[in-house]
Amino acid sequence: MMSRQKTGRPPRLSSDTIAAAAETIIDTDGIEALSMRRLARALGSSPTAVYRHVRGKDELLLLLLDRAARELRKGPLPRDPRKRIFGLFQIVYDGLAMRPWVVGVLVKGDLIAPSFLWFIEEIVAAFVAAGLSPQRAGAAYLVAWRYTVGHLIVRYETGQNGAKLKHTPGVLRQLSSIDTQQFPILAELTGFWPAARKRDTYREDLAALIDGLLARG
Amino acid sequence: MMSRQKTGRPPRLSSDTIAAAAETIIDTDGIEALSMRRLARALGSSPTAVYRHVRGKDELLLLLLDRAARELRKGPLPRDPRKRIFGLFQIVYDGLAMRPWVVGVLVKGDLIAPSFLWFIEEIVAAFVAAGLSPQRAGAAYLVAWRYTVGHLIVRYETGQNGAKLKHTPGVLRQLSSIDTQQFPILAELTGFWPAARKRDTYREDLAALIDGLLARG
DNA sequence: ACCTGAACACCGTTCAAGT
DNA sequence: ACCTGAACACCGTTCAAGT
Repeated sequence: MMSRQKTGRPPRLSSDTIAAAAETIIDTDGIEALSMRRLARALGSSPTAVYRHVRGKDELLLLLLDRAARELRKGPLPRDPRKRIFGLFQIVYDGLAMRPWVVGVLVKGDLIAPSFLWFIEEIVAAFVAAGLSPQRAGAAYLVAWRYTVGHLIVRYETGQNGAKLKHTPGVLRQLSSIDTQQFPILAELTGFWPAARKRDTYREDLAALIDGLLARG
Repeated sequence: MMSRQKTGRPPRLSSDTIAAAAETIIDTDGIEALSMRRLARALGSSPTAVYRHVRGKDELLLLLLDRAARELRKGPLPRDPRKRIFGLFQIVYDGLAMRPWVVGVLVKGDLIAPSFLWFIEEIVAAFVAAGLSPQRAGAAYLVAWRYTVGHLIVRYETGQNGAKLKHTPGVLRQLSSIDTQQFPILAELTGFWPAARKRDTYREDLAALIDGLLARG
């Protein structure tokens, strides 16, 4: 048998180099700056060459999602179910807070990186260990996940990464510059909103949610 | 004094007709189909004419946000603080569930339609009436709002309106078609996830969250 | 005063052709 | 086998010119 000869042009691009280039674009200028054409420019190739390695922008994003999921590493976790739940969500929250654009991809099309499955399994198991039925535990996981998504998205969009709006019509105002005359309760909270935006209350608010979920049994 | 004469061409477009046309595009083909050029086509005008009435796409979206906010109408509400909180969030949830794209606009740039302020005031007041300090009440409102955002976004994106992904790389799978061999707890929940997606659990899950928040005091 | 046309600087994607 | 060029059907936005 003859040894297999390599034929044709040697590849210059690979899905790994493509994904890496995409990640530096995202890290530099945000997810909205990632385009197939700009990616190609960064790789020094034609836009169309990228399509040999990735079927489209969709697939590229999911590839990036999978790479992000692989970086979530499970450290040592508390044995106590309640504390374990917090620890698990904290891992995901911290991982996603670093790459908040992932949330947008993750949320589409009920897709799941298998790299995420151990997390769901562990969470649901911890809820069961805390006394919920499997069904209730699954439901509890979904609620907490939705809360996490909401927190990450609001945090991302109102943060410095958030898309700034250039034109705001006269009808709309910033929450900070509101006429609180007719709103007695909100008037007492001037200065509270900017402060609330600074502190990250994910963990303590998650505690309230989880305790509510465990209490309903 | 001479009576003011109208001068120049009579306007054919107005921000009202523009907003209305934009809304029918969104209702027909979704928010991602809304472009200045398509809007102009629908109005029978040149793309550039729209810019006489609206400073850009940003401003158009915020205009639509304000129009949506105006449609949220406060009906009669329970006097009991806890029930009142549920009622208020239900109004917002129902209103936004009909126009889920609003969430994306709302979440950007901590903007607030004054038409939304009565809602925030009422919510915070109800939390205070339920025994929280104004600060705690403000924080509680923020958590519940984030939960609502998460619920609406996940619901929108995984619903039939959700952007379908054409290409999925081999590494990724649908949650429904998972090898549950190595995940004993998840294996027990086959069939649970699709069912969970069908039922809208917003209200009952909000109850768990609110009770958790009230319990922490 | 209001609207148009042409132009600039972009998109994602396909397909025939080149090396 | 891999990559390029040209092309198609789009974007948001600006600015000089027309009615």
